[in-house]
Amino acid sequence: MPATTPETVQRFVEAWGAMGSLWGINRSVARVHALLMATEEALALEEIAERLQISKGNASMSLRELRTFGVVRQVEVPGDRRDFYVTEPDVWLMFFRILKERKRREFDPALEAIHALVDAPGATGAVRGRLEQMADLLTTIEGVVNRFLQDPQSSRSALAFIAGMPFGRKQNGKG
Amino acid sequence: MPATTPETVQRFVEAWGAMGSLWGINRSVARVHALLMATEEALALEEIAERLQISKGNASMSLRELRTFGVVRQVEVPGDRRDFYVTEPDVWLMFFRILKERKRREFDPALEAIHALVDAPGATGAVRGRLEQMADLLTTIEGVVNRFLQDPQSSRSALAFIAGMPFGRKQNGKG
DNA sequence: GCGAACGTTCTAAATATTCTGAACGCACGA
DNA sequence: TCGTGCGTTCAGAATATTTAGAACGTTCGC
Repeated sequence: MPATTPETVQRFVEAWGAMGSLWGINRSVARVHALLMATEEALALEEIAERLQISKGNASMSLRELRTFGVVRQVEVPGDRRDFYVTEPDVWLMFFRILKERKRREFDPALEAIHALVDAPGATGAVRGRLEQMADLLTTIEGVVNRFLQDPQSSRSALAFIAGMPFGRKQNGKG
Repeated sequence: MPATTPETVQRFVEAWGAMGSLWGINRSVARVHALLMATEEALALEEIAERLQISKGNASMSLRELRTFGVVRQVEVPGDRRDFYVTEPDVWLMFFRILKERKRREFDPALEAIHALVDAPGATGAVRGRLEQMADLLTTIEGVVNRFLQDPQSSRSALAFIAGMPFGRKQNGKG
């Protein structure tokens, strides 16, 4: 039995699954991850599939993707032939891994194309200005992300600092 | 005639269109936006559709979405009944608007759900710790984004600072 | 070696998203 | 008032993504 109430877990699983699209992972994968996050003990593939009402095949593929991201780990349970899964304890790690992968697949090619474009002759006037500004923005973002990926600890502090600066800090409307 | 070569524009349009999925806008919308970004003068709907090889209907809907985001503006051309479109000059603005919209639609509900979950009794031990850590991460991100949305100028500087910090700054592999 | 338990892979079905193109309404000039 | 040019909307076609479930290979206990 999980340390949290099934109802609570359920709610979290759905919320996380819904947010998955924000960072580009599919609903099943996000839900499997959420379930493991919210569960104290290791879970077997079949139990995951049952609890989430998804097929074993889907669960298997989702777990593989999560392992690829390095956010889920297989553990052995003595005397049990089945594979059990747990989430890695560091939530930040998960976030970084996924971020890194998306950056590599989607962001980097675009940044490169834009750089090439700005470098190439042809763009002039206002257009050139806009393009340069955009390349500049993307480069800054790339820098922050790289920094984040290489030194999560200090970058996290830096971000927390920005987040907490007095100016413009808006309290969340909830509650 | 555009100030840039058609070839150059074309290349940019495709790169931008491909990256669209990263921030969750569809390919057509991103391509229309890119075309306007890369074009000096205002364009009529039909020309946009022709140049991008998409239907007028699609172009119309894409332009509407871009206007909703506030990144594209309609302009009048005296003596011409058609609507012409130009991009807003501030690239950052565009970025913020889209960011804001996605945050509102996808992030905020999830953050709220997780907060509610951590507040609720039920989560204990390691699970509770993980959940708190996650809520903490999301709250930090929310803070940075809010800050960004409210004061682009200073936030941009702060990010540029983080990006440029000597540690771990990796040169782009291109070239 | 045989059969059962288990995980993985793959095909095809289900679903979601995006796009086209026809229908429509509006505004304008004749 | 009619006809033309224009933009928008929407139903359904095209496409992409996600999922189920059957088929298969492996391991282990007997």
